[in-house]
Amino acid sequence: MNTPAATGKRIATRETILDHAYALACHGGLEGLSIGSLAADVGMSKSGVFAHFGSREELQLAVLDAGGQRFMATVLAPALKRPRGLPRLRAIVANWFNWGREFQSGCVLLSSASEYDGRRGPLHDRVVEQMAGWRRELCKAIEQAVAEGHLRADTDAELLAFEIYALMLGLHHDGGLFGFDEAKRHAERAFERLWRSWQT
Amino acid sequence: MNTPAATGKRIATRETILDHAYALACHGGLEGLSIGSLAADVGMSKSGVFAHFGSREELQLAVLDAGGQRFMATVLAPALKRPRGLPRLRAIVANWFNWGREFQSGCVLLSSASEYDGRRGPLHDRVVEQMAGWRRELCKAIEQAVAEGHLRADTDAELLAFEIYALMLGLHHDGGLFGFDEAKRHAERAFERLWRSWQT
DNA sequence: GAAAAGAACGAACGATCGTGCTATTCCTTC
DNA sequence: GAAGGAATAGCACGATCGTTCGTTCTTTTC
Repeated sequence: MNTPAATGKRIATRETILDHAYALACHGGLEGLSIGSLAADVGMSKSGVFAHFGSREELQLAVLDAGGQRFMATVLAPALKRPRGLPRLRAIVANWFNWGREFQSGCVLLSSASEYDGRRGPLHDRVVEQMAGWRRELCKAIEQAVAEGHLRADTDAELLAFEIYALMLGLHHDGGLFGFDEAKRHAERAFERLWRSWQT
Repeated sequence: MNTPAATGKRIATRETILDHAYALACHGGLEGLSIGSLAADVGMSKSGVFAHFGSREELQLAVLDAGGQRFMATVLAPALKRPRGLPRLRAIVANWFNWGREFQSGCVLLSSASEYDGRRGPLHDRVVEQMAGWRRELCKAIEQAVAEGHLRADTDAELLAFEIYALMLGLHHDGGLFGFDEAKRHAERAFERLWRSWQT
């Protein structure tokens, strides 16, 4: 093996640490994540945790990646089993709703977007990269729906993607502040109106 | 006077401090605001700044209030001079756009919404209070537009307020990550579609 | 079983955090 | 100009921050 340290142990504990780090970051954001509290949460020493990442920033990047991975696995992957077009698009949104309910206390990806949108550095770049990637996936699903004839031929994919994203932001925002159920009701009705406005 | 300390000096420096604190919080959020860096920014000692508020939390609350006040003065107040109904509603949105451009680096009110939506305490309560208040103002303007006959009689004010708010969230989000101009183009077109969908 | 490698610990570093205290400076009022 | 009170500075505190370093414990390899 070219990676002699791939005994599994290191990777396993790293995964455990990331699990806890992800959960903590859901509440306090990536900026609120401290190595000390993380170590206490995992049940390890600060230096033990630290050694796995080399720096706090590297830890934050790892958490960000883990978040993106989970998001894709939860929201996008199951939807790819649905037929292309509007069904898949609706499945994406439905999964996204569930993602929102599960992480009512806060989504790392969204909170990091507002944490790093005004700064520079690796974290900012990673966030932008991630968000742009997700937006591209959304656009792709939309364009397929147009190709399938489910949406109007003159549909502006980027614009619809923006509108979808905005509604999800509204869901998270209102869900966190005013309660998820009421927010969900609003968002669901808004989505129905949105589909109708773009449908053939 | 029942407030003997109303010489003006205290109030003036407090206002100066709040100016700087507000600017700092726009970048780093309310959680990232520290008394030490704030004091250095203002050109005062830590204890000098501290004495004006008594605690960090009190300072954060003051910044939050200042933000809300400025938002209302920038976005709502000028729009109240426009005739009720759709013109006023559009003016609100237009002013909101300008608010977004001015604070491209981040809006205290929005960032604090995602910072405190999952926690408890006075800051959370204040944020919810503020957001609920603004939503109520939005609803009022919408209901007036319905009463004026500018919007459909069966308009759901809360739902439309949610949709408006979501689009503004999208504008801030995309503006911060991908550049304000492109985000503005998307948001403007989305708003036109939104007005049309509710118009009589 | 000895030796080498890997993983986690424990203590300490300098810095910064929020928050008290006690001086000192500034301003107002007589 | 003196007196008194308000406003700010200075200093110190305990805690926590990210990080470094040397040691110890565990696992693999021969």
